[in-house]
Amino acid sequence: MVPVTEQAGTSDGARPMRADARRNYEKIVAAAREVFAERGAEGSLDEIARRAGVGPGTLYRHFPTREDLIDELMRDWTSRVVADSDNAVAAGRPARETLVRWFDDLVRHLTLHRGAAAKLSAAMDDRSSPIFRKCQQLADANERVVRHLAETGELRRGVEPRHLMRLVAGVAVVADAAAVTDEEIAAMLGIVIDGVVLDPAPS
Amino acid sequence: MVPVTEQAGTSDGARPMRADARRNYEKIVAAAREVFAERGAEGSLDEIARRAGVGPGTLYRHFPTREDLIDELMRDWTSRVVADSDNAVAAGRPARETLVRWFDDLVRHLTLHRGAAAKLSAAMDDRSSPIFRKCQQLADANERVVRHLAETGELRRGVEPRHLMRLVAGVAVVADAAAVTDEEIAAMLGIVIDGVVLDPAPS
DNA sequence: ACCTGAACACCGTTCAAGT
DNA sequence: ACCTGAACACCGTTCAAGT
Repeated sequence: MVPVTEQAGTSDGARPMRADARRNYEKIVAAAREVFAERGAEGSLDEIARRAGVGPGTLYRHFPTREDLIDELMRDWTSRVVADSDNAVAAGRPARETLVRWFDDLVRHLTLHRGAAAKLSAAMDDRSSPIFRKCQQLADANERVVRHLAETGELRRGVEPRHLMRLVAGVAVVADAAAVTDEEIAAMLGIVIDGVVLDPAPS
Repeated sequence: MVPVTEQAGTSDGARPMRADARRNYEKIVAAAREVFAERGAEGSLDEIARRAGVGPGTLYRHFPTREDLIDELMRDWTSRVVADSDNAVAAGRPARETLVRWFDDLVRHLTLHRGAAAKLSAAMDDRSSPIFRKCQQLADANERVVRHLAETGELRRGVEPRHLMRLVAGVAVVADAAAVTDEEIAAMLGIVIDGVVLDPAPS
């Protein structure tokens, strides 16, 4: 099955862009990476166009909505996260250990840009969002990990992968606040893990 | 102990406002209630001033920041939530049942206005925020409930009230998405509760 | 002491005019 | 086919002028 629907990237199935368009496209993406890194996922689009050295109209031509731009920036790490989930399953570690690593991975990626977790979390329920597909990929990756662990009988019955995904997204959103430390994030995820793993907690 | 620091309300310790100022103040609050109910906590301040029939400067005179306005709107229910926490402790129910009620209360209030949970969650770490005090009140209420249950020995050791507060705030933030049902919220809170309560879950 | 409303800066979005 | 940049609407914020 060939992914015909993916488009607008740099080298996949779509009809190639004109040279100048392609150059602008890449300058916009680079500028967006900068601005989002500095200001978060709500950074000014004007500022991005300015730094890319293009008119605002050019940005809109390539990325009709802010989400389309975020979607492009998510490309890199979405596939990385999916790969991580495969490894998590393949490693065959105990449920608790597997979840600690997997959730930590997930939160780390979701908090790469401030505000991104909130956007992702909202798009999970919005089929019309340009990043819905990416959300699905993440949710699917999570579902594979959780279902795998459920099959080994190490999880409580009735645990829905979807609820775990949302919970972890919630942790990522509150983790966006500057004052939340890695230890606190780990502690919060620990509570969630204790809530779904069957074996009694070490402490 | 008299709460001397509370101000800007309608009838407490502060020097009374001039009649016209007072009228405007109340018109602004009423308009804000409307707009926030319709558009969430990021609703337009211009729109609020317009509906209140005052100039934008008047709104700024009474509420220098958006948070100050939110703070005023939170007045009602903050005290209600605190009272709920007192009842939760006094009722002396089993830990699981107590937490189910308490967390449900908390999330229900935090999601009253869209976007409010996110603001609250951010302000928890920001002493300079006008709503920091209210956040503290909520966090304190939660701490009383959790500490009480911890003393009865029904909770796992090492559970920090602060982490639970953040987790519940996270649930509230993701619950802001329209598509999240009450059942899903209950399920997510259920996982968190399973993560902190000692007795084996019914299922 | 309080209010008004004009003014400014900034942003998202559109579109006619260009090449 | 693609780009530019002016134009518009909207918003938050400030402040001089009024009463």
